[in-house]
Amino acid sequence: MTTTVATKDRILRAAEELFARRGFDGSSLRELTSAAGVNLAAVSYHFGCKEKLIEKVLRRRLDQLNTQRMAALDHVEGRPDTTLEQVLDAYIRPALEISYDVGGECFMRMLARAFAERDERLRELLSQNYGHVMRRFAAEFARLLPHLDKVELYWRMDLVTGALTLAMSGFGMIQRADNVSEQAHHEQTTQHLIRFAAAGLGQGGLARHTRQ
Amino acid sequence: MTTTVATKDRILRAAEELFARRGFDGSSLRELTSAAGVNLAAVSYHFGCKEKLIEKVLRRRLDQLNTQRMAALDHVEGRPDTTLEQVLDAYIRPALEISYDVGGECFMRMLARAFAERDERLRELLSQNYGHVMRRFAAEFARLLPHLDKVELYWRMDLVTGALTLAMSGFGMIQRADNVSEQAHHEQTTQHLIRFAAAGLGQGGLARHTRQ
DNA sequence: CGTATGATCAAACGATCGTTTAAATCGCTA
DNA sequence: TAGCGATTTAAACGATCGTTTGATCATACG
Repeated sequence: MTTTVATKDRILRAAEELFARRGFDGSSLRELTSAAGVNLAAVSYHFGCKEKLIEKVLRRRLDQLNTQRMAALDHVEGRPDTTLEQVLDAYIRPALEISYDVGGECFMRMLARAFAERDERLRELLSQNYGHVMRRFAAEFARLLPHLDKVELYWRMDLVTGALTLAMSGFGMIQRADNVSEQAHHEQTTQHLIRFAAAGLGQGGLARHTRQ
Repeated sequence: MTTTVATKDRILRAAEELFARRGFDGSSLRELTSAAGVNLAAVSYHFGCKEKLIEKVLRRRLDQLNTQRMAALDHVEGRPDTTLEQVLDAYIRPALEISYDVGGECFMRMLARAFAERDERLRELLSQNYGHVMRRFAAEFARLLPHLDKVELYWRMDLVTGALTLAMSGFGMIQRADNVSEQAHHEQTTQHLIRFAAAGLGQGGLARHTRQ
């Protein structure tokens, strides 16, 4: 039993890393199982087939991401004094935390790649399982940005999400300076992203501005 | 001779479409040549190998994109009355025009994928074709946004580029209403993107604002 | 201890991959 | 029209792919 969990987990970890580096089609089960230190047949045995493994890898992190986003949104949703930056914080911070997690940047690269490839597996998985989260955020953004019509809002959310996903996949250049702690750098990055997203989302309107 | 050109062009066209839909690794030469209506061996004969074909497909559009961006930048670069929106126009409009071209959206999807790509060869191709153009734009942005330090500027340019690339790859793109012409819709989209980019790039500073 | 059960293993399966080969065919000039 | 280089073709190559198989190992229970 404990052996089973160890094998499955080693496969998932190696898959996350390899999929991010080579893509789904570019990763062979032989290279994957070799990196994980397990037998080739272990993937079929524990996950059924390669396609099911891909889904499992995606779903594991997406569940974590959406759970944390919903929890964060719970604290600000519908309140009269909620600011745009607070909602964006609930949207961005959980994603950034995942990207800082072990293997998390691999997942974010995988996600960015799947976005760019318009991967059908991901699109279906996203819309089927996580659509309600995006709708909650959209409703909250709409409440705070009443001057935007629905189409305009959704469009800007797509732009913001695309920018953030690519940013968190690590293609960006920003690096932590030696004189700031890792913790402080994470917080700086979060604030950078929030301000960027707030500017892009709310631009053109009379949106209330934050004090920072 | 004319037969050669026709065959090579049919391969390039089919490749652009298939690569965008299935990815590089997910596209087989058999499916590709079948869609192009040419013999399987034609790829090896005209391009050498699959990798060379990929490079050719990328390079064809990148040359066009960068030529047009440079030409547009020539008209505003270094002038005392240049606005941020004008520079962004030179940056965004050529890309949008390509995305509206036949097969252009496919190329943009390939480009978006290349952003998330870890493959060093693809990244080198991009930096070779993009590098000097991006530096020219960066210098011009820096001139118009003197309150931003270099790191901050590059960071925001990455975010903007990521958002635009994904947007132009058609992921969740805004739809044209029935009562506006295609031409007008393109212009509206261009202005939307420029305003979004300007807000993200210049936010937080005392950047001069456009008259709309 | 004997044996069921789940997990791992080496080996092989058929399918498909990118690439190569050599013959057939085309377009053109002498 | 004969000849020749350029192009296209069908067929095959070896390699690698995802998946399956049946034997072997480990462990828990009567």
